[in-house]
Order: sequence, then structure tokens, then C-alpha cells
Amino acid sequence: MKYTTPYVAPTLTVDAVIFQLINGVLNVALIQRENDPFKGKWALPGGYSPKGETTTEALTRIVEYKAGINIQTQLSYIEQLYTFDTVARDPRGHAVSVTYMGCGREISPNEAHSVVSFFPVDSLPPTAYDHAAIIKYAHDRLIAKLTYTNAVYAFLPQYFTLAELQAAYEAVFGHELDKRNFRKKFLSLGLTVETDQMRREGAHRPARLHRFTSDTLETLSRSFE
Amino acid sequence: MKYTTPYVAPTLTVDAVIFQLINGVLNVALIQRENDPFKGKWALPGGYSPKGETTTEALTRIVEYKAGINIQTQLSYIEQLYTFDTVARDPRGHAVSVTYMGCGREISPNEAHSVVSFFPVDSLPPTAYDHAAIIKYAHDRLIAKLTYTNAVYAFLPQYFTLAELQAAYEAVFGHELDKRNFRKKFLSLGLTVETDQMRREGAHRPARLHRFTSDTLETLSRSFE
DNA sequence: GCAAAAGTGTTTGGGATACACCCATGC
DNA sequence: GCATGGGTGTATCCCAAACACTTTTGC
Repeated sequence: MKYTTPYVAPTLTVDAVIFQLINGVLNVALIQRENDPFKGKWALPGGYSPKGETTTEALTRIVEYKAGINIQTQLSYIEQLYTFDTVARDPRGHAVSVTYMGCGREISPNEAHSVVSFFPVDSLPPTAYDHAAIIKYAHDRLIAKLTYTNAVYAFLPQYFTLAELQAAYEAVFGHELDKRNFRKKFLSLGLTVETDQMRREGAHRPARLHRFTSDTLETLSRSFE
Repeated sequence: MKYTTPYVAPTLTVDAVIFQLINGVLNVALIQRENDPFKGKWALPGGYSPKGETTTEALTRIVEYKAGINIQTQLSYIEQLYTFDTVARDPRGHAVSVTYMGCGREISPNEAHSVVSFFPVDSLPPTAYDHAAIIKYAHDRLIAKLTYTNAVYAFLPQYFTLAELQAAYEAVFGHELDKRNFRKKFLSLGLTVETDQMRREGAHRPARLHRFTSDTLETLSRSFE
């Protein structure tokens, strides 16, 4: 079939699924829509990706503007997720969305042009478009990433306790892990080293602090879970 | 930053990396470009993805037209791969490409509007655009898919010998596997059953034929390699 | 001394790996 | 009978899983 009409591209958009842990619970950043369609519902931060800009550049600009989150400085990890392309996903017309997943810690949005809030992935408010499905997809991918890479580092501070490390895994996986087996296995991977610092807090034995030896993504020699 | 000019979308394209085994070697389908840019070079089958059509629909139409391959009927497996979006990847202007990876067996292209040929992934001809990088990305993903899913089925006929099965893995992985360990492990996964048919060919013991119990993608209980 | 979290070892079972010979057939 | 690929078993090692008590601190 040859085109008999001039080529018209669909609208290209970008959307970000931004995760962080809050009080040991996996949360995702959403903004509240101020206009139709889906006025009042919560949506992933995102917007139009124009000609002449990569989707990453557009995403960085848009997420900073709408959500007050700087993808380069406030996220420790970001990757492209999937491109959602069904014709009906935007009631205004065909919009293809290139989605990204990012992780960080202590993300505090700056001044932004939308109402921004983090919600636990297990109790999302009513969401716009197909964004609930996108969040589900991102969560599944995140679980996979934590099982075969060192991506947990994105959720943790430079110095952390093994209890914090385990809690990060448990928050993402959604189930508990055995403390002894977890420590034995994780330490044997050789991704972290003990420091000589301890953290004292509360009426109990102080915890030794550890740090990662690499802050870039690496594939584990033996996968998790 | 607010837009001061009307939104213009980049061109949206689709490209397919289509794999099959030929004489025990992993091959990829390429078409020869008849026009500039990259006239004479080999490229992935692909083209413009217009408004109102999903990228899968566009891909199906374009690959049938240009390469004579029907994605629905001639491929046993297809999945979205990645979206390549750098501004300079097409010299004619910014084109964002949603790429797919597909696998099949005995793919014989129908009448097509381009010269189509399969090339071993390890000895590609000069390729257009960033297509060599896309093929590399697809091959890496394919290796991963074979290690943690039953995706090999896409390369094999309904009834196959264990030697053929092992050869398919070896062609994708690019290295040899131990015959006894391979059989022990694969059979223990329970994805296949013996049939009571044998295949006699050549001056040697006949081989028992097996078949898969499922022809949809499943995650393995224990991953490969 | 007691509450609270940190830290630590052993046993067991299953799967990964390494490795070499016999079997059924066609000619 | 011989060449060719099909088919099979065992020993070892490492890792995953299951499981409970001692240590250090603040109050």
C-alpha cells in the first residue's frame, strides 16, 4: 500500500515513572492534572517531545518544569522503559509515548508548575490515560533490574546499613527476605565494602555502615531472589 | 520553558530486526537501499509510522511491502525492542525509530519492493543509519530472552530433535554447550515432551522427535547458561 | 534489667559442571 | 565393519534455603 496522502506523524510524548523509597515504601511521583482530559486525576510527569530534541532531553526539560525534579542531578538511575502507541490512549488524538523509569532518594521537588506528590505504588490515586498500566510495567521492570543488577544503589545514600539495603530490596520486591541469607549472599557478591563508621540511633546496638564500590550499573554474577 | 512556536513532532519510523537460523547460523533480514541516503547499503526493513496506526500495524504493513515478510504469519515471536531517538541518526532530519525484534523459521520472502537478503549476524554487509547498533542491541536481547524464557521455540519446527534444539541455542549464544548437561537441564524444565516419532536420516542412529507443550512465551523456573 | 535492633553459622538438598563411552543405523 | 551422529550416568562443588540465639546499646 502506497501513501496517497502526505505523511503525518503522530504526536510524540514522553513520560517518566520516578521511584523513591519513603519510610520503607516504594513511591512514585505523580502530578495532578489541571485541565481536561482527565482534569483532577493524577498523571505521570510528561509532555510533548518535539522535533530536534531527543526524548531524554525533552523529558529532562518537562519533568523539571512540571514536577520540579531534575533528572540529571536528583535521580541516580534512569532508563528507557517502553513505547506505548495505541491510537486511543489519548482522547485528544493519537499520541505515542516514550516512557522512562528513574530512581532516586530524598527527592524533594523544587518549585513546579503542577501539584506534585509521591504515592505508594500499592495505593495509587485515580490516574489518567494508561498511566496505571505504565507504572505496573515500570515496577515489574524495576523488580527485574534489582534481581540481576546492582541497581539498588539508586535508592540508597552513600553510606548505608545492611538493614537499609535489605529493606530497599523488600520494598521493591514486596516480600520479606531472610536476614542471614541476604547478608551472606549480598556480601559474597563483592559489590560493597565495610567502612569503619558506625551509626548509633536508638536503644540498640549500633550498625556498621557500608558503601558501594561502583556507582554505575553492573550485572550481578549470580542473580537475586 | 514554554513553547513559543507551535509543536512539531519528529518523524516516527519503525524498523524490524528479523532473525532466523540458516544452516545453523543466526541470520538477520536486510533490504538494499535503492535511494539516498545510504544508497546501495543494506538496512533493516522499516519505514514511516503515521498518525492513526500503531507502530505494530505500520511495521506489519511496511515489512510485508518492502521485504515480502508477513509478521503475523511468518514470525513465531515478536517484541518491541527500544526506541532510538538521536537527532542525527537520519541525515534527512530528526526521525525517532521504534524498533522490534522478531524470530521465525524457514522465512521465504514473498514478492517484495526491495532486494531482500538474510546475512549472518557475525558478517554483516555495510549497513545504513545506526542499524548495525540496532542489530547488536537485538542480538543481545535475544541472548537474554533465550536464557530466561522458552523463546527458542520460535526458531524450531513443531517436531524437532534435541540436537536441533541445542544447535539453536549454540547459534544464538555463539558458543558450544555440553550435550549431556544441556539435555539433562532442558528436559528437567518440563517445557517439552517426547513424541513417539523418530527421524531417520543418514548413516546413524535415528533421533527421537520432541515438541513444546506451550507455544507462548513463558519465563523459565531456572535460567540458562 | 529490659527492650530493640544488629549481628552471626550450620545443615541440607538440588542444581551446575566436568567428563567418556555405548547404540543404532546406512553403506 | 566402519563411519556417523544419537543417546546416556556419575562424582564433585557450590549455592539456596531453612532456621535461633547472642551482642550492644539507651533508658
